[in-house]
Amino acid sequence: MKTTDAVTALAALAQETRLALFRLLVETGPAGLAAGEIGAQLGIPANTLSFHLKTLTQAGLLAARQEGRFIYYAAHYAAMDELIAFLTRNCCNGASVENCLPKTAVSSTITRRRARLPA
Amino acid sequence: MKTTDAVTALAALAQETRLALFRLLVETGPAGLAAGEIGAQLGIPANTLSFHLKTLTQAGLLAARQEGRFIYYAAHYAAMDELIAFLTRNCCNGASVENCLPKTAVSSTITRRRARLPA
DNA sequence: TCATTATTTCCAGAACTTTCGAAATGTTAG
DNA sequence: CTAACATTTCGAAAGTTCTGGAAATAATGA
Repeated sequence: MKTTDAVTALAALAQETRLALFRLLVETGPAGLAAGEIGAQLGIPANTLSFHLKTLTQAGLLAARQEGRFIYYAAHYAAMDELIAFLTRNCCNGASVENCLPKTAVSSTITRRRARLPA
Repeated sequence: MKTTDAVTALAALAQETRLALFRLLVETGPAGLAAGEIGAQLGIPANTLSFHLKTLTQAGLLAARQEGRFIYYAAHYAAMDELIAFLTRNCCNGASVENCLPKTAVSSTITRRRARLPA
């Protein structure tokens, strides 16, 4: 992942509506939701929603697929994965990684592997 | 972590200079670097650097400590951890978390637990 | 105290982002 | 074909962010 891709992805997530949107789709899973359903769940006007969906899709964080009249959007998990890897790469210079960086991508769902952090 | 905190943290990271800054400090470890050293390594004018350090610090991603005339900045690992947890929370509705979400926070440094992703 | 170095604050202009109304496009059913 | 629905594009106004010059603050050593 290049720096500019990471900046684009982070910028896409750095907006309240889009973050809510993305997290909804992360929870929903690979099947995704139709644009209209998303708008209904989050109470966003269609044109505004479309703008935000486009932003997230162009950033590589969502995948869109058409099904009849509906367009389903789903989280692109691999992209989220890469972004997290990018942020945490070479943590603490590779030294003592075991107690430096979080086993965290999943720390909220898998609690048994909770992290020990410096600072 | 509240949504607005996550948005603030993501916005802080969504800028090329600040992302480079943050990643440098993530690599450096808990000892951190003096502002001037950071500026020298990345080639950023002092006032601009100060602006970006403030943004990251206010977002909770950096911790500052004074030592003589120098101010050392270090990554706040716990905050990064929380942010990642926030993004990935309830992935795929809790179902089959094991093959859904990445064990990725550390995927670049700890390769043995590589993820199996949907999509 | 004074000079020096380290860092931050203030300011203003340029560039970018978000929002929403209105219009356009695309898909299906009758 | 036409109506109805789903979604996107366009355009303009309001707000926010980034940058760098100049000045301010802060700590140290001579």
